[in-house]
Amino acid sequence: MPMTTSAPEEAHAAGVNALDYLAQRGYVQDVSDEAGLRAAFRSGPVAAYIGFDPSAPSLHVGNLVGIMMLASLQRFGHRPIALGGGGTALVGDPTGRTSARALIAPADINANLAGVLPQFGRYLDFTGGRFGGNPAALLLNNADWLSPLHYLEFLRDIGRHFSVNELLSAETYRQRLETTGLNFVELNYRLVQAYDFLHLFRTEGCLLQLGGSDQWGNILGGVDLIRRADGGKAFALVSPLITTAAGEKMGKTAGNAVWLDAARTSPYDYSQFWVNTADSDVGRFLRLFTFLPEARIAALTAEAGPALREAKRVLAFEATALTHGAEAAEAAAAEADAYFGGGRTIEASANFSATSNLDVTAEVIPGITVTDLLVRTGLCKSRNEARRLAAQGGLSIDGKRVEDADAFVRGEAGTSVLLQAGKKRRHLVHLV
RNA sequence: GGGCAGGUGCCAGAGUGGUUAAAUGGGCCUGGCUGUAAACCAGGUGCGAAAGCUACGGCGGUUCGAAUCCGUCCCUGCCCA
Repeated sequence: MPMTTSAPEEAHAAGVNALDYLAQRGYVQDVSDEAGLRAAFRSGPVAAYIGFDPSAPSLHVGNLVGIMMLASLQRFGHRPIALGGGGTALVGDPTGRTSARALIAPADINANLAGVLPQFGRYLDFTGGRFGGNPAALLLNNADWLSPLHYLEFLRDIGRHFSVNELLSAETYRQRLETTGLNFVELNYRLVQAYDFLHLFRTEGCLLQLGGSDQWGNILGGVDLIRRADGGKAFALVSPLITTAAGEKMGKTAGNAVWLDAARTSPYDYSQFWVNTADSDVGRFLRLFTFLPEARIAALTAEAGPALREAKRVLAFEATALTHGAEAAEAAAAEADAYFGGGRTIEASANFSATSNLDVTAEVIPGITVTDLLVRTGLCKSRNEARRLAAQGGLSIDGKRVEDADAFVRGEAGTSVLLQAGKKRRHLVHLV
C-alpha cells in the first residue's frame, strides 16, 4: 500500500509549527515554555523523548498517545527518542500509586524490554528520511547509564540540586506521606528520571521530554536539573490523561489491557476495540490515534448518531493499520463485516484467519462437552462459568442458542463448530 | 528498639465463635432495548455434576465448630526513641 501523506507531514509542509499541530490534535495539556518551545521547533530539528516503563512484555494502547506524539514529531522533521526505562524500573515510579510498586526483577525487566523495544518500529523511522529529511529515531535503555552510576557521586552531583522540602511538597509525595507512606527508593525516583533528561540533554542534545500529565512534576524536575547543573534550557510537554466518555482510563476491554503485540491482542480484537469506541469519543480518538487530516475527521464526525459507525470503522482501520499493517486491518474489518453483517453464523466465520482455531483430536470428540470446549478455548475460565453463560442465554453454537452446556459436542471430524459467548466473543473450533 | 492500630474475595470495604462462599458499593459477565455506541432496566459473578473442597497475611494452637479466640512469625501505617 502506497504511503499516503499524513496529517503531520501536510501540516509541516504548510509551515505549521509542530507545537500548534500537537495542540490541535489534542495531545497537549501543558507546556513549560510555550514560546520558547515553539521557537525551538522553528529553528531546526528538536530531539524529544518519552520514557516507557517496561513493566510488561508489550506496549499497550495506554502507551499510544506518547508513541503518536513521537511519531508526529518525526513527521515534522524532529528527532524522537524512545527510552526504555530499564533503569528507572529498578527504582519504581510512585506517581499515582497508593502503595509502593512491587519491584520487578531485573531479568523480567530485560525480557520486557526485549519485547517492547521492537514495537516502536511500526511507528518510528529508525533509518531516517522516510518522511522527507527527518532524522532517524533513537531507541535507548536508561539502564545503560543509570546502572553504572556511583551512589556517592550521584548524591553529590545530582542530589544537591534537589530540595527535599520541594520534593515533599509535590502532590505525589505529599499524598503518599499522608496515607500509606513512602520509602526512600521511591523518594529518589524523581532524581533518577531527572537525571535521564540531563543525560540525554548532554549526550543527544535532547531538549524536550514528553509524557502524560501525571509526569509533569517528574519532567519539570529534569528541566530544573538541566538549568541548575548545566545552565541549559529544556522543555516539558505533557498530554492529558486520555479517558473514555465513561470517564475511565482508556485502553482496556473487559478489564484487560489492549496490547500492541498481535500475539496478546489479535489484530481482529484490536480492531474491534476501536470499533467499539463510544460516539462521543470518535472525533477525539481519530485526532489522537490516526494521522488522518482534520478535514477528513471533521467530515466523518459531522453527523451524530448511527452515521458515526462509519467514523468508527475508519478509526479502527487506521489505528489497526498503524499497529499491525494495512493488510491485517483489512482482514479484521472484512471479518467483522462478515460476522456482524452476516447473521453471526458459522458460514460468516469459517474463512477468516483472525478467528482463533482450536484443533481437537478425533479421539476426544465423542467425549467432550460444550462446557469443556468453552474452557479449552479460553472463552470461559471454568466450567461453572460456562454453565452460567448457558443459563443466562449467552451461549450459542453455530448461531443457535444452547441451554444445556453439558451436552456433548456434536460434529464429524473435518467439520467446524462455532462457539459464541455473548454477542461478540466467539471461537471457531476445527474438529480434526 | 518501644507503644498503638491494621492485614478479608479483582478493588474498596463490612463482618469479631456457628444460620458467612463471607453484607454493601465499584468493576466485570449475560440478557433486554439499540447502531458491534451511550444511557437505562433485569439477572449473574470461588472450584466441583454432586457429595464436597478451597478461601479472610504465614505457621501452630484452643474449640463439637474460627475470617472471628490464643501464641508466634511476616508485612503496613501512626506515635515515641
